[in-house]
Amino acid sequence: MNTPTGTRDPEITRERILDAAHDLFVERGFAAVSMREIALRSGVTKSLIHHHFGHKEALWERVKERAFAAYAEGQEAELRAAEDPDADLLKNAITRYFAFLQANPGVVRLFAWTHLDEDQSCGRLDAELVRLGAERIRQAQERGLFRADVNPAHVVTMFVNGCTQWFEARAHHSQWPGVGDDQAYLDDFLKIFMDGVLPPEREEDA
Amino acid sequence: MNTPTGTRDPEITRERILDAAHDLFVERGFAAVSMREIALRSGVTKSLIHHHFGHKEALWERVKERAFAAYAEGQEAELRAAEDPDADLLKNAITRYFAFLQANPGVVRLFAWTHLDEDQSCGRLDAELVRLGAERIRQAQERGLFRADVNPAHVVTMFVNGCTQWFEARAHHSQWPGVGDDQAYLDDFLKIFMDGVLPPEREEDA
DNA sequence: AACTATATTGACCGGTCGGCCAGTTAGTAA
DNA sequence: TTACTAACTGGCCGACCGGTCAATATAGTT
Repeated sequence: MNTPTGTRDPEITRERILDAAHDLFVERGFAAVSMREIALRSGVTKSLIHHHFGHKEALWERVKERAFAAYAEGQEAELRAAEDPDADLLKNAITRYFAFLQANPGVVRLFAWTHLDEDQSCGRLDAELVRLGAERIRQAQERGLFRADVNPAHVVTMFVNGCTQWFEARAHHSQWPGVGDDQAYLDDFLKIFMDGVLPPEREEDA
Repeated sequence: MNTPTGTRDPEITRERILDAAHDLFVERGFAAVSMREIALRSGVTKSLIHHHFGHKEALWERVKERAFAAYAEGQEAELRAAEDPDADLLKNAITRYFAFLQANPGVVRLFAWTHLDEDQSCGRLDAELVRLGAERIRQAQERGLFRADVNPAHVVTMFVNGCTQWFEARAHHSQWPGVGDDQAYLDDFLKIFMDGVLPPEREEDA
């Protein structure tokens, strides 16, 4: 850290500041990070950060905005790549989402900080994602591939919650007896979840 | 707030301080709360807090310790009250846990702050709870009531995660299209989860 | 070469932070 | 009464906080 840009390009400078701020905020949260630390890490002066972003709060907003935009963009690309909703597609979507969170622990922490702020800015960006995912589920329901008595949006929410909280509370349930590693949990999660969304075989209907 | 104890009972004073610190820490997190605020809210001097608890960090630890102990104690009482593990018992356990988190949003936030700290102290207290719950699941598996091809500890983890994250990310998915209220989510969660843990009807085994 | 716009700096501001400490008050036991 | 202990107070400390501002440096324009 603290490698001055040399260049006088404001775009590059802003990116350097955002990168440093991102890392620090994700690691320790908004309140525990000082502008001086961000300045030091990004190799610019504190005053320059104020020049480019104004207040500390505004910088935090920009950091979140950028991170969530990148997140939503990447997830949407993955989602659109897939076609023809069926059970395997859902299974793959969950597996990929789980792997994404596994590879990007910063995203999980950013969500957690944002939720504690009761900040709703992240929900606006992926609302379209959820809408699209729920639509796919609904199509599968119409074809009789999934049970029709559940809200498609809840199916999406349920698997997102299951994946997110696994990584968010990792330090917590790593202390629980019998809990396995990422892969073992994902396997069991998929067994229960995927069988749970199948249509009931033939018990009663009314 | 700021009603001086009058009494000179250190036990009462400590409780007052812990109560005030609890509320503030849960609401805004460790870094964003000052000793002065805690002093004001609890009606004692800042110096007195240092006298009783030492550093700010030590106070935070005590707050968490006390809250998690109360949590674990309450949950264990609920768990031990129930007998004879079967599907309805699990369903009731989930419903009660969900209702508990709904009624105690502070617990959810406390868990979230603790996870972000990567603090493992909360996991030690409820490890016994999870062990007990997993044991019940295992018994149900042996009786053929639940599928036997999943780790019982994962069954517990999965429903805890599903409930916790629902409340933690409430502000987030309240912005998602089609997502319903607490009861609607719980209903769908139970449908999928409870059917998912049943033994597979008769498809293939090997 | 002069001018302009802005990126960038360093010094500085009032305020708040966590923590310390000398002193006061009030119970308690000899 | 006296002596001791611990609860409790108010004032102070140096460090650090976010933010401002006047001055400087540099790239681009005329």
